[in-house]
Amino acid sequence: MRLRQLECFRALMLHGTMTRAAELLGMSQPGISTMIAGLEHETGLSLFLRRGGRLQPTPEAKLFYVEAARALEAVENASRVAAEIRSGRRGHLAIAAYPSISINLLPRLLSQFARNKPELQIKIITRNSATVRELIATQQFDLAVAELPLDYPTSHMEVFSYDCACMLPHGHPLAKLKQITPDDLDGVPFVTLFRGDPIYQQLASAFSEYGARWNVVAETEFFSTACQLVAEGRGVGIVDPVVSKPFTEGLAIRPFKPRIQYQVAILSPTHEAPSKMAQDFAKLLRRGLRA
Amino acid sequence: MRLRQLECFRALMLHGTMTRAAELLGMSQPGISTMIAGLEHETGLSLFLRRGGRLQPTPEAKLFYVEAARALEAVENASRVAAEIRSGRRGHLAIAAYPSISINLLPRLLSQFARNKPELQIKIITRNSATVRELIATQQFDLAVAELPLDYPTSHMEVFSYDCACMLPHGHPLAKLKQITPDDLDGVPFVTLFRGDPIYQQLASAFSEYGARWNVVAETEFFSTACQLVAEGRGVGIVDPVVSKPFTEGLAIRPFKPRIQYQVAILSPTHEAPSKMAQDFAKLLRRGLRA
DNA sequence: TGTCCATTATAGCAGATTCGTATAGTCGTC
DNA sequence: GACGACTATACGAATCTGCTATAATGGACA
Repeated sequence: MRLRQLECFRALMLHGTMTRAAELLGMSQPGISTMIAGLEHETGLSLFLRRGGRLQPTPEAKLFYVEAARALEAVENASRVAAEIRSGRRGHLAIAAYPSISINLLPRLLSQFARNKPELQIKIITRNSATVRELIATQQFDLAVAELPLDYPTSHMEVFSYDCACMLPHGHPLAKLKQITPDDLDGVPFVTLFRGDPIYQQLASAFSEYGARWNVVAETEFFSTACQLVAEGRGVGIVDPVVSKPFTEGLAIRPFKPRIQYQVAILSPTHEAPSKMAQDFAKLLRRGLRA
Repeated sequence: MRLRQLECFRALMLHGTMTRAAELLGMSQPGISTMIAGLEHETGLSLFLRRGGRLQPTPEAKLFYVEAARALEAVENASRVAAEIRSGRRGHLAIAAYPSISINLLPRLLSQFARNKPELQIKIITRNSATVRELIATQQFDLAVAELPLDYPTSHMEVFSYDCACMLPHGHPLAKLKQITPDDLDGVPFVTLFRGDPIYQQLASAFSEYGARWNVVAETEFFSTACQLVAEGRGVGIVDPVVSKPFTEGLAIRPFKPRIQYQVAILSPTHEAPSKMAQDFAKLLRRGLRA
């Protein structure tokens, strides 16, 4: 059964005469005639009665028409979907990310990205960075965003490094300084990430190097929580200047010395070629992490 | 987009290598290769990455595969439906009939007919004979069964005539006779069809011709009701010997003279060619009305 | 490193399919 | 009986299909 036969059959059923069907399909009447003859021969159905040089569809033709039309639509749909995929209007995007990114950065970027993409399916999974790393290894995600260091590095990894800054409640005396060092924070109540976090370790070294007393009054899991506590005056803290930016509204932000490095990476599956969709979104994500 | 391309694509997605896909499709590997190249060119999609002389489906290929497989299935389904139509396993049968036929004859015949026809759709509409005649004129039914005479005859009409017989309650004195005439029924309580019915008119003439008194004690719409009343001893009556046979269990049936004719017709739409399904069922129906 | 093996890609050719033009056949209408 | 509208058939050119032969690629392994 050939597609052209079905097309001719549909046009003929819809327009009654071969002459007219031929016009609409942009072909000659004998062309339609032979197509229909072929279809009748191959299906073994008498689709039209020839009465007085005219065609009359048989009941069998009407039954078959339903399926023929459905089949043609399915093929035409496949064709349309191909065009959608090619132009990037259709696809899916499965992203695994750790909470700060997932809550703050992704919704904004994705809603921007999804404009003009009516058939885009988005999936976001939020896990801590270690789990994100495992998920990307299972190849079930197109992209992942995790904090460094990872237990073992992935081959497709794009790293973004930030120098953390000191955050202070608005009107805090130290806000007058242009740059803040551990000496300035000697004994000052301090909000930090948990003990296991690289940030914690870097801070501990920094204070000990400067011989200053690090007065930790709170440990939190995320920067966002730390920001909240600082805003409420529990102490000062340290924060990355890009990803956590939305949480630092109304806080004073000052450069911190020595450098406390915070690293984030975009991860891609290794064994799988990235989809065009994923590549396009990765560009946007890169910009978002750079800004 | 050609069907063969989609078939090759599906086989390749399912079996990983062109060599294997070619085997399963019964064609050569270069054949698959050119088909896939054509599909990629026409859709504008890179469906496979050529890495190390091997193929790896791209994410786009996976997206497109869903639609391609769906389209192929729809076409294959159309093909299968054509075979079902041809072999008479698929079709529909819309029948309009008057009550006696619809209740008694049709269910038996249809259940027999529907065996081995998994995709047969049956529609029965039960109306009085006048309405049946109108329905068939609207061309919405494949077959109809109505009593004669009709207001105006249809061109496609097959008539079955029956000589009505006298029915008597079991053990009725007249049951000893081989044949019954109006003389035998002079003054005997009689159950008949309604005054408007041709049977009524024929009976009235018969009694008047024989100079016998016709003692009508009940008028009914259907033979079945009349049979019921006779069985309960309300009187004797008259019945057609074929269509109403199932209602005369336990009654004595004797030939009646003069002839009271009861006529039934199978009607077909005039402007529409009958479907093979309708023709096949008409054969069965003919046998049922003749027996 | 070189050979073997499995795979895909390309070229060239024969046959099938498609589709146009030309033309004949059929039927209803005027 | 001519005309008009339609369908069917014949035939040829262009295209498509799918084969064989062969090249190219890269991994495995000695």
